[in-house]
Amino acid sequence: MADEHTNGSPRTLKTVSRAFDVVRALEELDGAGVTELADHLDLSKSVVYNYLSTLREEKFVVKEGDTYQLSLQFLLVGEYVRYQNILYRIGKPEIEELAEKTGEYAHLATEQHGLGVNLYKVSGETAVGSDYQVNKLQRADYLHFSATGKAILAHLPRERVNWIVDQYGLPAKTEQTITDREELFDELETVRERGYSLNDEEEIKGLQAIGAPVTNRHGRVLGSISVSGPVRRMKQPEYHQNLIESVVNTANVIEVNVNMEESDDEFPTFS
Amino acid sequence: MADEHTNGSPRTLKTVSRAFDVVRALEELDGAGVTELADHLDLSKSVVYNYLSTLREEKFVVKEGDTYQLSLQFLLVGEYVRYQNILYRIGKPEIEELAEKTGEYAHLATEQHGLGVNLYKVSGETAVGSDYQVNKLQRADYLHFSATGKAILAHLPRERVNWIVDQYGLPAKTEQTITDREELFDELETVRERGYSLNDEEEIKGLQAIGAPVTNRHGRVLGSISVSGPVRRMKQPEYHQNLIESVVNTANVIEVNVNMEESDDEFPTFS
DNA sequence: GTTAGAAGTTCGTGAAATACAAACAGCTAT
DNA sequence: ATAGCTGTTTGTATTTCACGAACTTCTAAC
Repeated sequence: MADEHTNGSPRTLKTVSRAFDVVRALEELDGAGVTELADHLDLSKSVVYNYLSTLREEKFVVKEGDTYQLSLQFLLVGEYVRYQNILYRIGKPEIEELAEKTGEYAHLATEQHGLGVNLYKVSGETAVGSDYQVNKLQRADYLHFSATGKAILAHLPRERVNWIVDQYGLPAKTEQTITDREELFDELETVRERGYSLNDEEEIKGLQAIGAPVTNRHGRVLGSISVSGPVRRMKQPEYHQNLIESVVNTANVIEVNVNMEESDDEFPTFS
Repeated sequence: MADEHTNGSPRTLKTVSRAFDVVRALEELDGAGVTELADHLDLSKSVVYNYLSTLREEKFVVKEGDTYQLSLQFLLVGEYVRYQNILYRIGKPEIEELAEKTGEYAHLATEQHGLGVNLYKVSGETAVGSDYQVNKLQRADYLHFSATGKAILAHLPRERVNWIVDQYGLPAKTEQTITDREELFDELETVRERGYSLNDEEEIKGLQAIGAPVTNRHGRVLGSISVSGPVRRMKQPEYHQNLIESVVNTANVIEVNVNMEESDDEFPTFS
């Protein structure tokens, strides 16, 4: 009855969306043939074949025998994107120093589309679990149960946090995970007041992390850093206090350097 | 006169190609606004707007104020693709060990679309140029002037090498770069015979590298590794010989492990 | 050695999605 | 206050895509 096909704004290109459906399907299936993809996506074989051929021409897909796979083109573009990120460029060496100094895992993260993305992570000498944490495949993850995530959330506008919670909810990873919206807002208030965030076994049992935000001159949060380790070590009062200082200090150093670079951009030097 | 619009096979989807034109433009321009992109791509503003909106909905583009940028989604997918690569999974720790043992830069590379892609690189203690080589942004690069590239080319079918040279030519980076097809084939023959490749200031003046291929059980080359350092150190006979041994040995270790994993796949274990 | 079946690929054609241009809205700077 | 930039919206013509059947190639079983 009602006018359905009014093609609301912004108009979205179905052909492009379907191309990315193919990309996501190739990721889910770890590569696939034409027929398998056609079944998975409820499209005809010939259509899938055309999408794959196009993606291949664009070098984002490779064909090995009769299976199609995503190509390393994604990595090349992805590393370009990461390199464009000033927080990564400035933060990477500082995070490495932080990991060396503390001996624990150190992380550098930012927010995108309401989820946390790790820009960089490095393992210190005494870090637990060998290289497991560093080598495992990274995905965008919820912000509410990590130290980096909470440091970011604490400095986003309240309405944005509400939007994120509406969008993704507050799923629990352990019994400690904050799953209540009001409780989360209280926690974020605490984070703002004391200047650092804590993840006390809220993501992984036995693992604690300390995080701090990096904001730019205008108060916008660019991302955050954290250090993580086993609870028994992290809870020792003196050790704990030292870590907090190291993390907050490193975040400040990054902040200062980022803001120096960014103000350069506002008064560009002419060549 | 002649039938132009016969839409040859495979049919390629123009809408998808244009979406990736937008992606490439965003990369070239380091982010841009609608009008700027429309000019750059010779499309109308409304069309570009629709592409950007779609890419944004798919989370591959983010909008900051009025500038659109590629998102870290590319990095997430890219790291997935890299992780899928068995050479990366097996080779990474071995390459780290190689860098530590030799003190030089160590690289892990593979081929895609006729170009070399670095899967991983790590700096040893005595490596020159601080972290410049490790931190600089990586692109797909020609195969004919790097140690990793020559190790790969040496083990590709001759017709494929010819196709690659037809496609990309043999551009020179230094006076030492091989720019003649026959000379290249002679060099590749030498590489095959002695089991390792050399890059003797063919890419960067003052830099030498030693490479070795990693092939699977069926003789197909999966990629290659290399170690690089300043000529004055690399040319010392004993040091040189030791490096060759280390590189070839590491390549063999990776090869064995890769082939063990791959043969597991052929006789899958049922759960 | 032949054949059934399942894979990838090609192609003609109707249906649907996109490209265009012009109008609109929002902002900045003069 | 307004001219001239942005980004955004919308109606419409037309290009392009989706479908399904036919074709090809390969494998495996009889």
